[in-house]
Amino acid sequence: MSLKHALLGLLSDRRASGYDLLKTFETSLANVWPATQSQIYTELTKLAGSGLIAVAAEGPRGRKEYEITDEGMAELRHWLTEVAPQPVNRSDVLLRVFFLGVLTPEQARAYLTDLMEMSQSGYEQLRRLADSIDWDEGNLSVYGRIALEYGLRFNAMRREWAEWAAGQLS
Amino acid sequence: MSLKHALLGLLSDRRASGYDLLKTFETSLANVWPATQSQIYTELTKLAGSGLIAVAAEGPRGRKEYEITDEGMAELRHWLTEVAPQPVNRSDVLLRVFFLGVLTPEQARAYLTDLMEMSQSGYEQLRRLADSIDWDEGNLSVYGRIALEYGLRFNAMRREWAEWAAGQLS
DNA sequence: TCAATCATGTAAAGGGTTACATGATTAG
DNA sequence: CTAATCATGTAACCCTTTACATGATTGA
Repeated sequence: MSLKHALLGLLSDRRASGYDLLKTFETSLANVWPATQSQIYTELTKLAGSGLIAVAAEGPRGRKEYEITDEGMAELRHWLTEVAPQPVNRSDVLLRVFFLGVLTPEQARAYLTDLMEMSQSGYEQLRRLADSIDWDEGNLSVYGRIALEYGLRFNAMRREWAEWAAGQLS
Repeated sequence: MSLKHALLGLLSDRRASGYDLLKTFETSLANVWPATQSQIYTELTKLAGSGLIAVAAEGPRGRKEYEITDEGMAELRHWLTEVAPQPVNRSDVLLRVFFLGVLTPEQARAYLTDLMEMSQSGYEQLRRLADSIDWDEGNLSVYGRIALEYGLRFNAMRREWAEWAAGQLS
């Protein structure tokens, strides 16, 4: 149910077309809540149908700019304050760890060192992103920076864990 | 596609019925790859149909005990060594952070302190779990302990981050 | 003029959740 | 005998992915 709220959240900041929103999903939300073009357009139509957003303007090439309605803002606030976030997130990466015993120790160690590298480059990529953004004083900046810090800490934690885990296989 | 591999992975350790596997999903895999009863039975039927597992024995109450086939083991190893784990995991918890600006600072801080508590109790729960398990020398133990350590480090990281983030709102 | 980009929409298939449905066996 | 547990299966609905399909506008 969160694609709906991701769209409401983005539209609470500024009006945007499906195309604009798609670009945002490909960049800032890519690591948190990926969504495809197909999914976004379908969901926008549904949201407009239920009155949570509305077409504010039309532009060239059939462009439709959506804005959030009062009802939509109420739904967004309701989700943020009343609906418990689901505590569990599936992790493909971690699931595999349970079954590394079917591989040779060398293969298992290779999996963990690959994870180390993946985490390291994820960290560096976010670090570069952080440096390239000019953080103004807006709310989106404040919370965007907080989310980015999460990503940095997560990657650092995972790198250290993978390093430790590889060391355990001896 | 990973429910399939989770089932193959569990069956690579020992034979089990759908009911047995369901219990395992409710306990050890609950925080990594949750699955419902409905999903498990459906997937087992499909896996048996494609020859990756087979019915090894039948018991009372229609119980069917499955075992992994050679083909299934090959598929499991292929997944572990050749298929890249998907690097992105959707996070409901983090998505909300992007939109905390629509709330009052008090509400936003409340969200973050709730996260701190959630992470803290998650940490303690895993700590208790770690103490209650008798870690024998088997492979599943080795890698189960490594996965559990990940959970501990993840919760610790998230608690510290949420604490830091709450402090940023000033 | 032509390639890149902007812009939207739909269909099919797969995976996950919730709910319904049934019945056998065992322990007290 | 009766409640708890064991045990399986199916249907409907929702969300996600991949693919197909189309066309307008802009910049070089």
